[in-house]
Amino acid sequence: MPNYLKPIDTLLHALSEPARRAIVERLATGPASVSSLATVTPMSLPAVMQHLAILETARLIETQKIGRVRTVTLKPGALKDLESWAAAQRTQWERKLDHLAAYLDETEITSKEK
Amino acid sequence: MPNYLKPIDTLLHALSEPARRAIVERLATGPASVSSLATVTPMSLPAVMQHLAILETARLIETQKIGRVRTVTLKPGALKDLESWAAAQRTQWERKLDHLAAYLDETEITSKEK
DNA sequence: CAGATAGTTAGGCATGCGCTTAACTAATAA
DNA sequence: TTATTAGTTAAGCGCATGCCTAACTATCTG
Repeated sequence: MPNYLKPIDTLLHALSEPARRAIVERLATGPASVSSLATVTPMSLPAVMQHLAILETARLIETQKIGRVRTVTLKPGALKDLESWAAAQRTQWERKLDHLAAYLDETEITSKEK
Repeated sequence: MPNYLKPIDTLLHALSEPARRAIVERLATGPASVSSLATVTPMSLPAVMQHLAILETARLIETQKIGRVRTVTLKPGALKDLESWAAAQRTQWERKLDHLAAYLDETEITSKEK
């Protein structure tokens, strides 16, 4: 897990933690303060802050401090990036499958290994 | 990271590791043997096997052993699940944003907190 | 058969990660 | 001003994770 270079690395790392995913799912229903997020999960407030820092570097959230309360907001762009990555892998695979099927249709050979 | 209950947990955990993501991206181009996957990454073969075990429990891959070579295949269904989860969070958020915009249009108030 | 090839299992090491408590700052309320 | 509320920073603990080497099994090849 060291030195994350690409955005998709930080993104997936951020979302791999159940606690952080819970925060994201909560934020999908609307913005929230740091302490209100802490009451949702059975975690101390500093733990929540550490998760927020990771979510922020992954560009999944944005925070803004007004007075003494920091409001956390979801940024849907990162989720879109995740969808794009998954779709890219999947479509590439499915295109491959189509070609393979066409090839097998042509040749009628079922046990063909390179 | 303990006791993963839901599929999305195992899925995101599996994909959070750069090495495993590299394997998935390689498999998107077509099936591969275990040892051929090991030559792609600067890793020992046992390490690759451990990653494959995790990818398999996350239903991201399928393996089949013929003779002494085990062929690893990508299963696009899990990727589809990932897309669905991300899309669900994103659309929920965007729907919320639309409502908020409509509300602000109506009331012309910009600093309104619950 | 002997040797090479492909994979598997076991054990152990080092580092990273999530979490906690404690101490501190800054803003609001009484 | 004092007390409370909201957040921040620092330090440290324990466990999980990723990786390795070594030893072993099973399949092919000459």
